[in-house]
Amino acid sequence: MSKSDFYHQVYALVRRVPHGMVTTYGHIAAALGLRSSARMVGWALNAIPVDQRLEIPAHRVVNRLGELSGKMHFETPHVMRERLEAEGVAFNGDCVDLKRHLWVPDVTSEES
DNA sequence: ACTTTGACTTGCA
DNA sequence: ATGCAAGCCAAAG
Repeated sequence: MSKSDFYHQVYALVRRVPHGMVTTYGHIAAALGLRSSARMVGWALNAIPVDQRLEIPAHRVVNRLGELSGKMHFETPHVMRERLEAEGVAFNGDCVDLKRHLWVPDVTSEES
């Protein structure tokens, strides 16, 4: 495994997000053991390979407020929201209804 | 090799 | 409730 496997873990995890669901950077980081380093998740998504970019539903990754913080990094700032809406995600103003669509990654090997 | 910034989060004032 | 600062790890300059 390469040292940058952290990126691969992020990609794999985001790819696991069910259709019509969203997750937060904090939860992803926590699932990877970097519970306090949500920035790395964002950085990893920024470094998503072009081939993976189409596979990884980065539009399902939002900040802890359910806000589409990364929308500006997309091809267009609106594509992110439109994609989520197309998947049946309920929006509350500019934020996703985390109460309904917040998905938490399955932590198989959880540690204290 | 050191400094700055980054798709974030939490805490204190 | 709103605003500012610190913490976090990694990559680019």
